[in-house]
Amino acid sequence: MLSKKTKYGIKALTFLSRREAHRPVQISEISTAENISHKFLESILLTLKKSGFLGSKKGKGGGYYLRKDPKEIKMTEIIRVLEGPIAMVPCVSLNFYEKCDDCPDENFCSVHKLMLQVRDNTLHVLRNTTLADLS
Amino acid sequence: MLSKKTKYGIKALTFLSRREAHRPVQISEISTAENISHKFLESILLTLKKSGFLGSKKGKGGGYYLRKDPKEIKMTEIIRVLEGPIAMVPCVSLNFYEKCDDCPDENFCSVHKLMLQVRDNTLHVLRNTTLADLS
DNA sequence: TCATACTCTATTAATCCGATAGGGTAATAC
DNA sequence: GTATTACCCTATCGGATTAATAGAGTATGA
Repeated sequence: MLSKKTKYGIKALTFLSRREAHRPVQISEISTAENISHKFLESILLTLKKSGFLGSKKGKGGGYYLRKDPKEIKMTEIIRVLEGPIAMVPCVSLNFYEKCDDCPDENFCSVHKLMLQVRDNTLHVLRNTTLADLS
Repeated sequence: MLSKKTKYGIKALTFLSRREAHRPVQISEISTAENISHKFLESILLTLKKSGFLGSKKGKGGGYYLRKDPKEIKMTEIIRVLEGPIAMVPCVSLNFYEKCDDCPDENFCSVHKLMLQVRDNTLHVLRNTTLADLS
């Protein structure tokens, strides 16, 4: 299940991508338009800023703006920052790999085999979809 | 993230599918072989029984056994029973649909658009994989 | 210099997950 | 029959995570 954090993050990024580039948009405007708690969105945008997707400008007339071309932002990047692993099981995760406690050998694990396929298909979608495709 | 319930359930079903059909296997044997808590597995097998995947036999020499041919059991069915929705967002779920609180119109929601594609790809895998494929 | 808006830390309520405990009941072998 | 085996059911619990809130601090620009 996708967390609201990720959900809101994608919505906010989409919102920004429809705006004039590098023109700051206030948190309040986004939170009102997309029905997101102001404070919660605040923390999400902060994360996205630290990850390099967004820039910010303080003071009057300030706000957040996209730092990259929406065409250059793959959904995999966004989701990994906000949600964490894309795989449904740590043992098939590319960026967040972890061995299972049970399971002596992954090569003979039915769950591993299945989730590997699911991951590949999900990755295929997320890698080939950019923020621009969702606008 | 896949719950342990589902993970264990799939492992147990795979274990049973490798055994002679209709020959009861004790919970203890499965839990030992697959490193699963006995009691927890018990509740999972009970669910699978109520859903029609498994049959059980009480008393000495009893246990659980598969009621269907592994080739006839699609992964979608198993996961829907143990995990619930396959979709990552309720608004794109086929069997567990729910409207989002925010989001006035799904057709203009970027998250909806993206997760619809993810769901389609995931479903494709899970529908075309049977228990027999994982044995 | 004041208002604005970002930045950061801490706390909270609610929910879910994995696991455990213990007793009850039905069926089978002997 | 009766003891054993193993299914069946309910209740509970700690811990983790999530979504949200509160409040104070800081930088910026008009």
